[in-house]
Amino acid sequence: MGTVAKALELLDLFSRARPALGLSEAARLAGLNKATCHRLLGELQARGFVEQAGAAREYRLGPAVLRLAALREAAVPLRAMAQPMLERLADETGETAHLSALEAGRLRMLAWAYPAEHVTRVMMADTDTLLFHATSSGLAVLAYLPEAARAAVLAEPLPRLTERTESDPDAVRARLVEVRSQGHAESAGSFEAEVHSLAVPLFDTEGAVTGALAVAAPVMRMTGALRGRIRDRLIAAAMELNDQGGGAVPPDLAALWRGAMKG
Amino acid sequence: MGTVAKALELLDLFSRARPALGLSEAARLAGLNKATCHRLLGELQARGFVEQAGAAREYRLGPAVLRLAALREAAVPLRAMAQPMLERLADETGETAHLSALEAGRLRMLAWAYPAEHVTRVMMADTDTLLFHATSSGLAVLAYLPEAARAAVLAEPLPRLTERTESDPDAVRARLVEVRSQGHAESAGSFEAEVHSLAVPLFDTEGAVTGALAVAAPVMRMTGALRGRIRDRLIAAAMELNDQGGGAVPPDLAALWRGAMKG
DNA sequence: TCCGAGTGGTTCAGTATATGAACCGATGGT
DNA sequence: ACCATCGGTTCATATACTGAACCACTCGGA
Repeated sequence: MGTVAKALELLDLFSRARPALGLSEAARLAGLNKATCHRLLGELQARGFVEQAGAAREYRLGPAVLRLAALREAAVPLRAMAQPMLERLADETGETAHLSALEAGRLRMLAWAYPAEHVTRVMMADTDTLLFHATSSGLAVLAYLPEAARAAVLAEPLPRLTERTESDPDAVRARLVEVRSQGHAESAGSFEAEVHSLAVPLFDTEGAVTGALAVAAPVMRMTGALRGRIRDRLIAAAMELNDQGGGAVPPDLAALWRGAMKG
Repeated sequence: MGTVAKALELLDLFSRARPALGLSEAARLAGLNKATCHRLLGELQARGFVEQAGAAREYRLGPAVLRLAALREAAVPLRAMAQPMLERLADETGETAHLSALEAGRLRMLAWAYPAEHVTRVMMADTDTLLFHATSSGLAVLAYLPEAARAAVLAEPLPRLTERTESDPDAVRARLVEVRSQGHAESAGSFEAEVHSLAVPLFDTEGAVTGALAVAAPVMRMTGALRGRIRDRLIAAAMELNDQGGGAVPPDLAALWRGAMKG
């Protein structure tokens, strides 16, 4: 593995649950020698990507990431556009709405909004990476990925997270055909046992999938009526988002969506 | 220089003015061999720090920086706290307010807010790095930096940006004594000829300077009354920000500020 | 139509650069 | 007093990085 990849992997160790970590801890988690880890962290620190805080000299993410994120938002304002839309989706459906983006072959949580309505709701803050085969967002993305990328994903082992998780690649492929014919993806209890969710894919200007928009509800609340409302709102939001953000929806999917909105 | 440093430097090539760049262009700007640059960008891409967009295969910042920025904000909510405060400052003073943070030995723009009031105002969007000797924010930070770091900054050449820029290290040191005795820094026309600004330093939980809060006005609008109002609002905002964010203001400075607020 | 000057991207020998075991001194618990 | 941590450093070893030269392609003249 390249040195740069190791350094960047170090940045991936941080999470909401673990906002700061010590040198030895980082080395252990990343599987690096302590000296190597120290040098890498040093280089990251020199550029402001991490900083050392407190008496324990723990490392945490630095201000450089904020600056870069602001630049990314200036170049590709997906997040800024999506946040109000997520709030609206959460409001209209009464369930948790979230946005994920394809990042280095993984599907990762980018933003989310909770409904005011219910006391119980699906929480998103602790979810980092969404598995392709076990989530509606993952299926939505996977269905519209180029075959090569799809094959790469399905070549990996597909862990069974719950007893309802589909772990056979061919069965997943069958689900993808379904997704493409419906224009949206659905998954019930395959990621978390009590969660039922619907998702639609998002595209960039070249028509490549970039992520997914989804709404997740507790299984026990997911009635037929709610399913329909979520699907409609989701498609409307995705059309708007793809439109505003210059996303090029594949013609057949666009046709499906238009049909769904009329019916 | 380490490989990682080179890769991170590559990320610094992006700016609002240059949101995307080609391979050759990046190599040229970073002073790297094209092959090396390609490999580094490849590693950054594999982790989602950059992505290739469009038919021209230009590179731009990727979604990974958004995720990391969200984590940084969760750990150190400086920006979230500061933004509303900046808006208020801009509103109360009628001038541009901005926040900068110390990052790898440089002082960089993090956030800003414009006043609704005036048609002419100081623009911040294109300013990236603030020079220590030529800006009020820089002086405010420099005054409270540990001597070693301060010496390092003053050992570098101090470019004269305007005819009012102080480029003699000793003269700058004299200004810093002034800053420390006043509790805020001021600079008129030393960064941009038509800009007059005031700034106060911000601190972390260990009492180390982390950045500055500043208000900048066109020189021709900066009357004595406005100066006084800006200074008061700035100090009030800094006290609040340091307080909320757990920043430990050095005792003598805290005393100065309290005195200024009473008088 | 051909040419030259740009692209983005790849190869591979040579060497600069990263690596990791062993080592500090400090701290904290038993 | 001991042991097990911690963050950080050293230096001989060898691995992973470098860069000149090379593709194939596109574009705008001449």
